[in-house]
Amino acid sequence: MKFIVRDTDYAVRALVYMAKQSLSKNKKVFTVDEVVREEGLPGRFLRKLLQTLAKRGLLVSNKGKKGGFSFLKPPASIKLTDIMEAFQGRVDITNCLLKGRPCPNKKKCILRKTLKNINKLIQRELEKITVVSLLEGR
Amino acid sequence: MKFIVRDTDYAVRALVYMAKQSLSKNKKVFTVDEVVREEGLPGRFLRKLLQTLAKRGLLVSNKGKKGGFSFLKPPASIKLTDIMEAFQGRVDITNCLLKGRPCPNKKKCILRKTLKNINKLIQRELEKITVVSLLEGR
DNA sequence: AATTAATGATACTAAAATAGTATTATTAAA
DNA sequence: TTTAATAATACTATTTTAGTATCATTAATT
Ligand code: FES
Ligand code: FES
Repeated sequence: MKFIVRDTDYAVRALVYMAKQSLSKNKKVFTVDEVVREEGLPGRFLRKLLQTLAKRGLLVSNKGKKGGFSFLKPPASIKLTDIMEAFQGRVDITNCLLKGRPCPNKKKCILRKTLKNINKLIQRELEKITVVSLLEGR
Repeated sequence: MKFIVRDTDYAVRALVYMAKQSLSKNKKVFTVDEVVREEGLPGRFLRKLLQTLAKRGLLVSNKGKKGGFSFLKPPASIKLTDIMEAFQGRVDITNCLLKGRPCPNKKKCILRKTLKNINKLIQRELEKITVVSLLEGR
C-alpha cells in the first residue's frame, strides 16, 4: 500500500537534512549538489522536487553563483501534510469508486462512511508531524 | 491515494451481487457470465478474480455444465479485509522506507509510530465490514 | 564583459505496476 | 458426444512512476 510516494520521501530527507544543518550550524542556503552529496539522492530529480517546494511556498530559491534553496517557512512549521500535498495531493483514502461507477449502495455505504472517518483521523495525526519533529522524534 | 485496488473493487461488486441474490432468492450458484451481465465487469478478468477467491477459501468453484461459483464462507462472515488481503496483501500503510534505506531517525521516528497506530485502527475498522454489511449498509 | 555556478522549465525515456486478453486444458451435465 | 462451465498460465497493452536530458535564465566572480 503506497501511502507515501518516493517524491515525498526524497523531499522529506532533503528538508530534514536542511533543517538539521540550519538548526545546528545556522546554515541558510543549500545547493542541490550539497544535499545530493549528503543524502545520496538522484540530483536532477531532487532539483525538480525542490523546485516544486519552492513553488508551493515552503522554500525560496536563488539562482546564480552562491544561489540555492533556503527555507521560506521555518522547518518547525512545515507539516508532513504540506509536503505530501505538494507531491501526492491531499491525503485521501476515500476514493472507493473506480472508473466512475458508483458503489452498489452509495448513500448508506458503510465503507464510504468508515473511510471518511479514518481519513479525518489520518489527517489530524499527520498534521502533527513537522520537519523538525521528524528530526527530533517528537 | 489508491487504497482499494481495482481487483478488490470488482471482487466486492461480484460478491455483493451474489450475496444479494443468495439472501433474497436463495440462489446458490453463479456463473461468471451471469455476474458479468449484471455488473458489467470484464469477464475473463473477473473469472481470474473469482478463481483467486476460491483458492483463498471464500468461494467454491464447480466445473462443467451447471457449474459456477458459490459461497463457501457465508457472506456475512466474509470481511472486507479478507478480500483486500487476497488481492493487495494486508492493510499496511507503515512502509515509510523506500528503496531499503532507513529513515533519518528510525528508532525514535515519530512518523513510524504514527503510521503504526493509524494502521491498527484502519485494520480494526475494516474488519467490521463484511459483504453483507456492504449490501445492507450496517 | 566573460566565465562560472547555480536554478527554471520542459521534454523525453526507462522501468515497473496495473489491467486486461488469449489460449489451451479440464470437468461434468445433458 | 456435445456443450457449458472453470483452471492454469502466458501474453499484451496501458498507465504510472521514476528518473534523465537539454536548454534557458540568473547572479556572483574575475
Ligand atoms: S464503496 Fe464507495 S460509496 Fe460504497
Ligand atoms: S520515516 Fe519510516 S522509520 Fe522514519
